[in-house]
Amino acid sequence: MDTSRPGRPGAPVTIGRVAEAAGVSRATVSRVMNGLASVDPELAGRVREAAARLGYEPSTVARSLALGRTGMVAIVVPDLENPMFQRVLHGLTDAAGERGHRLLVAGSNEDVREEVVLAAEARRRCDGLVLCAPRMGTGQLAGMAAKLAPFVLVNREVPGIGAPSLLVDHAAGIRDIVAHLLALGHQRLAYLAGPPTSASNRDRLDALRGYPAGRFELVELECGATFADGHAVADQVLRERATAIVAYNDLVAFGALGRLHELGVEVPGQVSVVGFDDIPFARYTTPPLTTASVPQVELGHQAWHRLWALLERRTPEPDVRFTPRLEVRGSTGPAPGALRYM
Amino acid sequence: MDTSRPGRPGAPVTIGRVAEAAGVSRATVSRVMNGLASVDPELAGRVREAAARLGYEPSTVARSLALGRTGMVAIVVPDLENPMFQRVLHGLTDAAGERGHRLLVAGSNEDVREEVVLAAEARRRCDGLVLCAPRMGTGQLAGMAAKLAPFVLVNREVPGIGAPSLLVDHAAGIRDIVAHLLALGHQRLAYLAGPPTSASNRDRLDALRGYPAGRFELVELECGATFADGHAVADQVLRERATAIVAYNDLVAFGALGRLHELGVEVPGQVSVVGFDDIPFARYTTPPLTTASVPQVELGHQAWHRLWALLERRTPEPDVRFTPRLEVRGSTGPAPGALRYM
DNA sequence: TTGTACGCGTTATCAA
DNA sequence: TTGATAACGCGTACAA
Repeated sequence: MDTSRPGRPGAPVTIGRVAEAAGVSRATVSRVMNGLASVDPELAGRVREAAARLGYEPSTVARSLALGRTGMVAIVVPDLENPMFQRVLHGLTDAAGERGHRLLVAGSNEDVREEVVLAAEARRRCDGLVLCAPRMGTGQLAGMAAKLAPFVLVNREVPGIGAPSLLVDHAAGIRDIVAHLLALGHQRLAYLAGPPTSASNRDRLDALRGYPAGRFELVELECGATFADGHAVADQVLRERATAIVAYNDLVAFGALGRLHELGVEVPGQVSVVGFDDIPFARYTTPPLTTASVPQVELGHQAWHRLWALLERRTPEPDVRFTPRLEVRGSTGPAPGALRYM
Repeated sequence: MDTSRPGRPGAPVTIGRVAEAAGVSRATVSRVMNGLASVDPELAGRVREAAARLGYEPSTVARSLALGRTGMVAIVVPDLENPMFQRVLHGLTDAAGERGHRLLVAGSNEDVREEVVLAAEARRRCDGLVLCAPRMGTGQLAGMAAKLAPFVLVNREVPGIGAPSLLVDHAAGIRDIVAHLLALGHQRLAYLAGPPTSASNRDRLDALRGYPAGRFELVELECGATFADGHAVADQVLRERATAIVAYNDLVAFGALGRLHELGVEVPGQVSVVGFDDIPFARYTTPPLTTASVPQVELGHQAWHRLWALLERRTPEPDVRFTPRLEVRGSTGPAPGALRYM
């Protein structure tokens, strides 16, 4: 049988052509290229020379098929344009890249059905999955768990499905924010709610509602997760006469900030604004945004770490929960006409 | 020979198991799954039933090997955290997704060597490549062209290598910006230069230098492409007594804006600031940023369109060149103490 | 240490 | 229309 598979001059250079050129078997070429088994130095030299001369590069696809792994991981996010996810992505690519893994990225555009499809398909193309703030229901996620494994969850927790979670203690972040605002004398807080499908939105809302009655008045306003959403809802805040805005995330806070500026409302003179996440822009707005800082790049690093552990040892590591750090900047100040309590 | 490859219960569901279950050959299953050749309706039904019951999903890797294409394209960018690239990425994923293609993304962190490696490796994993503002030299790019093809260039032009370019007319953008500033009476402009390896930075710089002598004084300051770079260089601008800042991009402009605010310098009262790109944040800063608007999402769409044409017909389409649109917002105003000329 | 031969899961060719 | 069989390119027991 023809074991060397020579091929015509123009044909792609395969392992067979290298073997032929070096006068060895394909198995030997494979061994040399992967540096695994011991090979006679002289043969190895010939192989390397031939490979270099021919410009041979092993087919990743063929390797994937033979090895049963692709060297790729996928990340699925609801919104590709959210800087929060971009930083997580950045941390993830860097960490995975060090282990020779590449990244497949998919954005679901906040569409649950698309998310489900993307996650399943991405998983089949990759060795593992990072599901970033998945919007699908818990049941659906649990139902797909077997098909998706191994995978890790960011900003989402579903016990018992064998997927480690990378969490942010939203409640703690909200508590710090509220404490800060109460200390400044604010009595009436407007929460600009994120997407209803967002687990972190529920966390934050629950934390706000969980406060002992009478500490402050809470105005809940449906909003969203983008600039435009925050921009659109700012007028409502004014109508509600809230003196402070707690935004679902920094993007929403920026939108509100921009609208308030258009209306000539002073921040923080008349209204204070707080965001969540601390995306890079937050410190450069005018005024700089007070926000709960989430270690986004670190989240990406840890996501890879957890996924890697799963890929290697198949034994899930425990969840991690990051506590956001309140970054007090210029967008918060004393409530108008209020006594400061501390 | 065993043509059905039954496999044990726990084993992955392959085409062979479906064939076995449906009592047909693997070839028939393949035909049914791909809906290509005509198959007896009854057999097709049996196959579909078996596939559904077993939860069969064709291996993308095996298909890739057999088909010679992966259904993936890669995008390589210098800076994953630049919203400009994120929007291009967004446009690209959406457009490619409609054709059933997924995206591999790689960020070179502004490192040329890494960029070269990433591009080559990404290409071998995918059917095509989008090189976004590649930092590598023209010679190097031309040298790799054969290995990288098919690919398209964004924000970069290298004639004769068979790669279509998606360009932005930076010179036109700069001309509009300068005309705007001159009309406002500015005489001394500071250009905050981007990375030296950036082609678009050279374009912008050339356009500035190309102005007839005497129209204005140009102060060139080395800067970079990020917030931090712009933030750090703002003091220098003041020392140079420029009345207007032309930033390499919006990010740099934001950084400068932030620093000026910290210093109590009024924008645009004392200094005007102009960006480039018009990333989503630009309209929400305080003051909103005057900038040259680049259709980023459209750039991503067109990148896919060009790449797709290459993948299908192998005949490169002509380059496209987008003309930025000057968005005059609040960050520019009359030069201090100057007469307005129009 | 080296080579043979088979498996990875799919599609494509060609007879039947 | 269907099925056997050969690719696709590589890794790897197993034998030599």
